[in-house]
Amino acid sequence: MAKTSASGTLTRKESIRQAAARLFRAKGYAATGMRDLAGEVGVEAASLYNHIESKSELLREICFRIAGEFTRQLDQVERDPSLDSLGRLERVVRFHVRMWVERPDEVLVATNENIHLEGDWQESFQKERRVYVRRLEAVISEGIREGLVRPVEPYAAVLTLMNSVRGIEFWHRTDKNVPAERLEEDMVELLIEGLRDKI
Amino acid sequence: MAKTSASGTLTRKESIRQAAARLFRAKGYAATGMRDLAGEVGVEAASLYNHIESKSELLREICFRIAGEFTRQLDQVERDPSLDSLGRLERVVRFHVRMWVERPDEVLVATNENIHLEGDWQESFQKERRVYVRRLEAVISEGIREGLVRPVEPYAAVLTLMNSVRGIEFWHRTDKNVPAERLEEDMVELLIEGLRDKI
DNA sequence: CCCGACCGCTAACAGTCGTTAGTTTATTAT
DNA sequence: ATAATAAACTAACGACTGTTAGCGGTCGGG
Repeated sequence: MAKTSASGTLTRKESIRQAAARLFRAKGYAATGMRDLAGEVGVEAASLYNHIESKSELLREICFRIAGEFTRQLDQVERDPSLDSLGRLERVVRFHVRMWVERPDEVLVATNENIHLEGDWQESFQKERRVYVRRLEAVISEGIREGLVRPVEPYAAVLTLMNSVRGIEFWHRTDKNVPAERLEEDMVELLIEGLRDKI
Repeated sequence: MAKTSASGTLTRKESIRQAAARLFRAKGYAATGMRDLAGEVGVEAASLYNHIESKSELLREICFRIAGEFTRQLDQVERDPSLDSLGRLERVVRFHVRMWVERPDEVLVATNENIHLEGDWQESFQKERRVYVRRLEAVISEGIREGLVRPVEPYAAVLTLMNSVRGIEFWHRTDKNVPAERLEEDMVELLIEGLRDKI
């Protein structure tokens, strides 16, 4: 049988990962049973083990794949010489919004369920997150030095930036009246220009 | 024995609730066992049932107590005639920051673990949240009409306001270098005035 | 045409879950 | 001091957990 099945269809393992992300998001990692997951895939629980090693492997793969994508994107933005620090921050915010809009299952699992990673994996995940935060702090500090960014505690600004987009979770659950593009534009505008209307 | 034990000490039930909030936050509701909780309280698991009805009752009480406090505070802010809409929003943001700073366990459980509320309780919790969002949207719409608030989609603004403070969770976990007051001032300033430094 | 790999199945494991029953200890009021 | 009550304990329940063993069928490649 073809291993990686080109064109459209996914590997069996990849479709299991997707179902896992959906369930981990909806019910939480600990409350999701292998029998639930199997049902979603259309198979018996034991059959999953022909494709995966364990439940925790699924969580690990979801978390680290997402972490890697955020890190890689920050690499790009940091290197781009056409951007000033405020432009870099805007790009980062837009990337966060798009990830939350387009891939809510994986992003939410990586954000909320990483506490269930086992021992060393949890440590290394949180370390990767801390490094990401530090790098963003550096961008903000540079912006402050240049007079482009309001002089606030960089750490406070990073926390605000990274978390403000988490509301998109609720947008997915209820109101899609507001289109994704409007959401992105408004969130970027709010974070960069603020709530107050400057005449 | 005194039922409500005045002065300083807590009811047994209240101390169980506190331990539950701490554990539910740290390990998640589903991954927290009654034996874990009992150990934290210093008692056998079965003994807990002399004070509580069930595990789910604990979650319910934590979630609805917090929801009630947010709702009550919004009542107050809405009624205060000395505030314009931007002032109301500032007060709301400050309240959110303080709740996340001072009572992280309960607030985080109410925010993250409410999906484990049973049936009707979950519905009514999420309904209360939606009502809260609508009322905040109304404040923002009014601010836009008056020209005080930047004309954005009110829903997008509410999501941003309510979620930006969630970063405080990580502040608790790692860096207390930045003092709480600075965190509050900077988050308020960022949300109201924006990242961009206006000369 | 058959071999082996892939992948589904059933059955079962050891452990943990929330919770109940029944009993004993500690504390308080009379 | 004694009766009453609150709250701890031990033991156990049935259900459910992630995972393994082993069997059977269904393919593509030789």
